[in-house]
Amino acid sequence: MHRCLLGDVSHSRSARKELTRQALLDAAVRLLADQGLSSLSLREVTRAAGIVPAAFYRHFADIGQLGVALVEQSLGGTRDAERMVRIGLTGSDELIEQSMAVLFEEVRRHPERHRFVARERYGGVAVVRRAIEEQLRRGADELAADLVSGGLDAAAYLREWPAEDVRMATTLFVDHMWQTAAALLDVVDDPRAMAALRERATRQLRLIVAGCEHWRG
Amino acid sequence: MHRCLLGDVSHSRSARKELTRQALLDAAVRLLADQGLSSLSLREVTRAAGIVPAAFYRHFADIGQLGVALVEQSLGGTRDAERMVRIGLTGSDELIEQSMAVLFEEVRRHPERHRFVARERYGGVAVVRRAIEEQLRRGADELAADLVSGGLDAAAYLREWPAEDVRMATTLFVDHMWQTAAALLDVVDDPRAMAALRERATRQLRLIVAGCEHWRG
DNA sequence: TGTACATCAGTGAACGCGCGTTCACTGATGTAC
DNA sequence: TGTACATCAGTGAACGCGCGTTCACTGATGTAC
Repeated sequence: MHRCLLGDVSHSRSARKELTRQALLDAAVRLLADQGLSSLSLREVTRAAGIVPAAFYRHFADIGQLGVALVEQSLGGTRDAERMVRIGLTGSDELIEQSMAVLFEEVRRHPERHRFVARERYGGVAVVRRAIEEQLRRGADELAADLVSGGLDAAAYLREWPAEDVRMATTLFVDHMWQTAAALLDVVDDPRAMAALRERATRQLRLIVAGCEHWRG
Repeated sequence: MHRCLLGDVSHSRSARKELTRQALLDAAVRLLADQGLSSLSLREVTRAAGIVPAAFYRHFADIGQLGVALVEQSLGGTRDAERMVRIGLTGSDELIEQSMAVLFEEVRRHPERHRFVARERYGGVAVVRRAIEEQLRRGADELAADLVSGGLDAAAYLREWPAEDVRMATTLFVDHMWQTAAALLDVVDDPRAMAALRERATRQLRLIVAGCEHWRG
């Protein structure tokens, strides 16, 4: 008998395969709330997703490949949202406020995804670690491109900087954002602690921007 | 027959117990080079340490408690070294250079320990995560105390700052140091990449200090 | 100092359990004619 | 359109294995007298 996960038989075979794949990713991210990827078992994931262990191999070669797919889904979305919010900004305080707002909103919407990323950034699965670094690098690159080529007047001085210095600064900015996301996960259910973290993290970004404005080679 | 790990029978019972304990910690840190604490098995550790699985319980209640001991050994040492090197410094460039030098030296001497800490900072074992945060908080507190009360002339202006702002800045500084340590682990066997990372991380610290010097509430 | 007893780090066997992977299979969906 | 065959997502049973924990034990070290 064919088992249909959503009780809907109107999908094509490939569409139903995609549903199962997403069910595996959703089950995994839920289970990863309280454990690392390298201690997540294939059987656990398939059990939570409602399929038989052997069926896992129709979707991923192993748990590591599932992790890579999870990284792309998790960081890709936030990276895009950060990029969107930068369109049309002109002041650096605006940049800081809006970037922080997007970060907090994304973490609020998908705390499990960000917990997973924070954990695996230096975690035990090399292929996942590399996928995360790649996404962070792209985030810093996009920020650099938007600041240098975009319409953010307050960052016009960056156009005079050597490319390496721009990367140095945007990497510090982006790293700090992710550090904040990671710290945020420990306080998501304490509004006062969240507000304090946001205030401090915002001031730290301002400190970084102030450093940029007074930077001498 | 009594099994003596180091072939030396001249120690007291408690001294030999301590040797076995350290052998467990050393074995664990070695095995943790390529896996997270939550997937490290008790049997694996005791096998590597040369004792029988059941003997583990003479030293730790479970793998989590071993992890906490490892955190204290790993971060305690580096924290002390950072504190020592700050004695007698007067300039902020000196502070940055010396702190970075200590960090790189500590990571060079004990890469496995720092890999473990980077991994478990947001890892799956809550009790270990808490032990790490405690050590980092102490690091930021000590830096704040040394800057405000110590003889570092270039940081004299910090005495005028509200305590919360000082913590904001020292936390950013210390977090960036540990972020650098974590990034360093991926390039320890590539001298060119290490030099590039050190150069960039140093400039990032200078950016942070420049931000402090021009900070307006 | 010598003796009798207590302590306790480490032993070795046993247990039940969940794991990853393999395999031949089923039967609904897809396709060629 | 109908029919015959191919595809392939998911099944269910089986395998050997390493795991954490328990237990009664051994015998060297420590201690009280």
